[in-house]
Amino acid sequence: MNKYRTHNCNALRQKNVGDDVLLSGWINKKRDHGNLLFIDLRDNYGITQCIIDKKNPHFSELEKIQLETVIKIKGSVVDRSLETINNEIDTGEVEVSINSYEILGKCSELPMPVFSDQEYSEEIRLKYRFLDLRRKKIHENIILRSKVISFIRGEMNKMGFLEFQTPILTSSSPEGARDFLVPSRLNPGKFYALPQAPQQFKQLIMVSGFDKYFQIAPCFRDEDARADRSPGEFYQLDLEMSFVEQNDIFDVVERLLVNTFKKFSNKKILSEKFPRISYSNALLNFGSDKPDLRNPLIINDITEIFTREDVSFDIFKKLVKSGSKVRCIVTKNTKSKPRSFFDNIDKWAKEQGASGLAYFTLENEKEVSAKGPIGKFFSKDALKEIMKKTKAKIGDSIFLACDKKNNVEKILSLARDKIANDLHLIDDNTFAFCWIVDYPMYEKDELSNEIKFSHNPFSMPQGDLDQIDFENPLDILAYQYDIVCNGIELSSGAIRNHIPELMYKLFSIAGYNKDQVNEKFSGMINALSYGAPPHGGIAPGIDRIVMLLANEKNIREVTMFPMNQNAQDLMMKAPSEVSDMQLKELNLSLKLKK
RNA sequence: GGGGGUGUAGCUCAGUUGGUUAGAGCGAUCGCCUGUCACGCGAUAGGUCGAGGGUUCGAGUCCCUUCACUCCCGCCA
Repeated sequence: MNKYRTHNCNALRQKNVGDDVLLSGWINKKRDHGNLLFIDLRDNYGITQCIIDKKNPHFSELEKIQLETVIKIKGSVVDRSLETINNEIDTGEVEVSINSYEILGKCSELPMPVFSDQEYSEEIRLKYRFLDLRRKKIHENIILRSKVISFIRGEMNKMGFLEFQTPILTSSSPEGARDFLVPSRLNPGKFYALPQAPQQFKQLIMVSGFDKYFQIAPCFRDEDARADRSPGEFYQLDLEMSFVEQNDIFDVVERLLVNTFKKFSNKKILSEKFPRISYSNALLNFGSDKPDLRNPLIINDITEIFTREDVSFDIFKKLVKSGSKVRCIVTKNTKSKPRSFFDNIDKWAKEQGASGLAYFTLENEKEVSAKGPIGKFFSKDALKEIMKKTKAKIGDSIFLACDKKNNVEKILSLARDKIANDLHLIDDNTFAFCWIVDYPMYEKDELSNEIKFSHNPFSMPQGDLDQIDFENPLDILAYQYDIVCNGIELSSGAIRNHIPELMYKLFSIAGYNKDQVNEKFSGMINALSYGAPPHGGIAPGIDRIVMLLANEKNIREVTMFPMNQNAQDLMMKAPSEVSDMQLKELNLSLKLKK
């Protein structure tokens, strides 16, 4: 016992009745009856109702005290009569009759209410984050985050992983996201970069012989924000293992994620053995490499249909001739949906920048016919062929898009979500994990037409290393994999390329000569030539895991002190200008754009 | 860099077809109230309608510009 409290605000029960107690906390709410005053005292653990009446000399002072003031209460625990028991709070069977009190921390007029179910603008929440964090929901989210991280540490330790820290000030690397740069005072004109991930370090840890490493690692990327992407910084469970194949990594991560999600959520896990979907199939069937597998809708390619004589939909036929694809989504048993259902989706697609979504519904007039604006363009045989290809039945509707491969994937991926939401096809009470595997090593930049790494340049290409066809780099697949859950990319990893000669070769295809590789990736390429073990790893995003577990749609709801969309910390006023002296020491001068 | 949404009291919002003095709830201040738990009742204060420009007899409302926040595209090995 200390001078502030004998119990926290969630401790008192009926067995404490008669005890003299000290409680300290925030005034959550007051209910003033004039001659009788209720004070809900709140701390991290809960709420205790305290009561004082007019006979007490402190009554009129407490009546006037501001909400969210921190006070210490001295009093005795009393029983509540049966009708006044509050089952909503753990301490609801008792209350504390106040004898005296002391103000520990005064509170000015509040810019936002703390005890309220109202939503507030992010601007005010972030500016007064210390108040916002007192509120129940987000307070619990942050506690959940702490518990999840602690649990993951325990699981990793149990599996024999060692936790290491890696440098925060490191070197800028040419691949990947934009770096945050830190000027060096001792090395004029040179810059550190904050790590986008401890990628090279964790590989060096493997080369150093530590076998299994993990870290709850801060990662810094200077890219624009999204709802599920903090600007600036985020955390990964970074892990790496030596002498492993892809399946070894999969086993570890599936076990870890299933254990974590089972412990912290009651939602069901669709498949504890995560299904594996190749990158190319993901793009074909879901239009995206982060498919939401709770959504039963599948995309089918029916480009061939539009080369038939008995199909007269000329707009699509012309586009197909010039290389466009036609793909479609079948919705089951939607023939009695009103016209507005279909038109809304078409209208929505146009708002998304597509040329719209054509549609028709299969009916059984004279065997089969198509109803809808474009139904008349299809012969009976063509419809039968479509039904065969898409497994569509009479009564189903078909939404079609025709465009270049990339565009048709993009719009149908969005349409898949949109239509499933409209039809309420997504079970919100489920986590659907999957692996996306077999990523291509390279892709072609659409603008410059240059070959570049499509994912991680340190990934190991698949297949017999002697047989790799370097002449057709776009056909090379990598041991590169992502985990997706409910349409959110949770992590990305790879079996690494630990063979320097192969590394030079692969980099040369992406336009880096040997000297450039030596220069830009010196730490690692050098290390690989001194006996590197085969190794691989992955890095699940901590923030996104907690976001899913907390059932939040926005990553800031599980981040204690996030920045806003413009990468500003409204509370700390970061970023900020610095003094001329500081700039001078760093040999920097500013040339601001007007 | 581009597109959508939002911006009215400290907070959350309403504000009709352009028309008198811009409203409500919460919060604040003052008063009444001894069993509430979103206590109740009464009163008072609180507004550059994000900013600037325009149209109009008249603009919170219509038009243009701009700023802020947010969602999305680009970007994110």
